[in-house]
Amino acid sequence: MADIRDVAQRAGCSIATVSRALNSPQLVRPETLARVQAAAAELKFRPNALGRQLRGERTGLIGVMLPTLGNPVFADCLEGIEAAIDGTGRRLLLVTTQYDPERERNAIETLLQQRVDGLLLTLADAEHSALIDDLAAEGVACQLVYNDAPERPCVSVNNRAAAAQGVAMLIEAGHRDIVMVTGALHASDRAKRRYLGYGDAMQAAGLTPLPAFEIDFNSGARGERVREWLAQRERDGARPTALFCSNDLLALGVMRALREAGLRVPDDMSVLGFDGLAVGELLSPTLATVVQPSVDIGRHAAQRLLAQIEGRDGRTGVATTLPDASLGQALILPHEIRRGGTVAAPPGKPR
Amino acid sequence: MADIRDVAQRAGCSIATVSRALNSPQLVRPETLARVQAAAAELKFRPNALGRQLRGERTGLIGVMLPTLGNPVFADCLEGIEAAIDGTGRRLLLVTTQYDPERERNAIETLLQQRVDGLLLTLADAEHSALIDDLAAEGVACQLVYNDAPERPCVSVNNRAAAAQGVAMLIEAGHRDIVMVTGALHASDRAKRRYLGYGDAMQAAGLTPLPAFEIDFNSGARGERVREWLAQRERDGARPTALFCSNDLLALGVMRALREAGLRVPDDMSVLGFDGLAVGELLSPTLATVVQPSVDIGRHAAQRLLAQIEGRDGRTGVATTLPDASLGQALILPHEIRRGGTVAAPPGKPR
DNA sequence: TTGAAAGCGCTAACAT
DNA sequence: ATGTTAGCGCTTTCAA
Repeated sequence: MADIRDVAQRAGCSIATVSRALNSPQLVRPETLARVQAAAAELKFRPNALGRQLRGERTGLIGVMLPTLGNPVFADCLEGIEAAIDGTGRRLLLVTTQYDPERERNAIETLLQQRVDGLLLTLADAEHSALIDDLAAEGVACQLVYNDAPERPCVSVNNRAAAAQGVAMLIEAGHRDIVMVTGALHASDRAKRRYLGYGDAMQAAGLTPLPAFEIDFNSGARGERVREWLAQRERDGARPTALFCSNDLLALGVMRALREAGLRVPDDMSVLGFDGLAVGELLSPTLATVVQPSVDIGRHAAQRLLAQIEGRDGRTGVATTLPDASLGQALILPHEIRRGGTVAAPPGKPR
Repeated sequence: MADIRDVAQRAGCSIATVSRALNSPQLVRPETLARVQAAAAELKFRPNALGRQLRGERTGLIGVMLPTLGNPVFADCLEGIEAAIDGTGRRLLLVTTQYDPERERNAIETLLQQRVDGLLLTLADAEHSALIDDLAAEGVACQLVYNDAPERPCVSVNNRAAAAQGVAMLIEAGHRDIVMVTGALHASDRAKRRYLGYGDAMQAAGLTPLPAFEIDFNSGARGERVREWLAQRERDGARPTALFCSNDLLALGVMRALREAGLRVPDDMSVLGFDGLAVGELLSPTLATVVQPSVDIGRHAAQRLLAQIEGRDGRTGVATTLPDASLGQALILPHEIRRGGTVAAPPGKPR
């Protein structure tokens, strides 16, 4: 593989001139420039980014860490990130963590060793994580994505208010026995906030919030769990009339389990999701859900990160222009309630 | 940020010893090792991967180029890739191209400049692309993903046979008027092969293949297009009874358009997809589709790439162990037909 | 406008 | 077991 020296020799100039020709063509005489370009082309010269990055003060690399791409909500977000960095000459280093805190630590460390200019992270639980404080202390440019941590640099929706609004819609449809279904509650700051929002809405309507029904997210036998739970509730004579699922993927799985258990949605049971996956609109009945603007969340997070990076010295990480204080705080994007066919009046109480 | 020299000084040894302590601990006296580790910890030393990569013969970076993550089929594949490299200490550099051939060129060049050890690519059209030959000529380790190019290093299903089998199922259900719906046919080698398979199945049954109905993939107004087309067909008295969609995402969009046009699936029209997206099983009716093992495609492609990389000298790219010839050829994974509620007997001809 | 030279942080001979 | 040293390929003063 030809290096800059080979090009210099062939063009009859020094390596400094080649470097200039490539990076600041206006600094070099047109004639020389042409010779360098010709030489580079003939030798199929491909600049080694590692050399440049080692020498320079920035790598142009952005580290992205997400729990999984199996949930389209994260894939969508990543599309937004891609869109935001498109044309900036930056590249993405991607890692997924499967919601595993240890993998989170390792992944971040790896990304930092590669000298990424900044980090875009979705943590399983940003509240119980010292990671972010460490990063801030080290002066690493970083934005949280989806995590809903008011005092931190993050981009999200107001999960609590959004959930409350969704549940209020269920109540308005006539439901009083509403249960929230979620993955492990302790493992996700978003799920926790959504549960708080559920509680808010129930109490505002004078109803008693019920314990959440937690399902292991990684278990293959989710359908089985749901059916057991339903049977149990049935025996207790306490079957709810509506389920609020902490995310759309879960809602889809739950709906399938309901179907397998012989329950119809929405006739026997209403279902509300959270996320706003595009696929929800293609179902029939369409999935009622709390929509978060996933692509925009990704896009904004990336834009904020870029602003953060560009507002500081690349080598030292020290702010060079006065930092936009808002970049260190949460950016809350608007959510939306999508009404859908999976929510109707409870059985026996048509409105 | 502390560098290896700082650690050496603090540990009272040379930088070479520090390097050894980090990379080959067994070469260094336990006592020294401890001193180095202590020094590294105290200084919060974070090895600079760029230095190592510049010096070494491999970067541990894998370049991944996919058309989009908006289609879960690629997100799934990426999960498989992640799974395969997990634990190998390698990282992914990810780029999406939106099926744009120019972006494909640029992306590959960028990845190569970063000195990735190998490339995992899904090209819009691998047949009309000289890129792969160029890469092969340069000795770049590379595997195509999903592209179905018999003579090339790729991992895919037999798109033609798979499509034929799917269409045969439609025919078996009693359909004779079957149209294939697809994105721009010329832009995708997969769509082309699936169309060939469609033709095979039609002819095998003594039916005349019809021209494909091509819809612009990037258009927001797909539903509109579908309705227009249906109306036109209606006027001509040539409305098909079944649609074979070249991928599941398209099938979902088409089904929505059908619903909006007042047609019921499968009563008025049967629909068959291709991909086997998990979400298809959650719909009701469930989506009948030709399933490709997306995660496995990603996983196998990554494994083959790693084998390719490890079987050659990192610096020169020259084979050092005798290269497994099969890595240069297509690996065809088995597909599967998933029967689903979207396919039934044509109207008026119940079986 | 161009060149010489000093590194960026690390690894791997080679020497001790 | 450890140290010395020569780069990996590039950018960027500083001088000419």
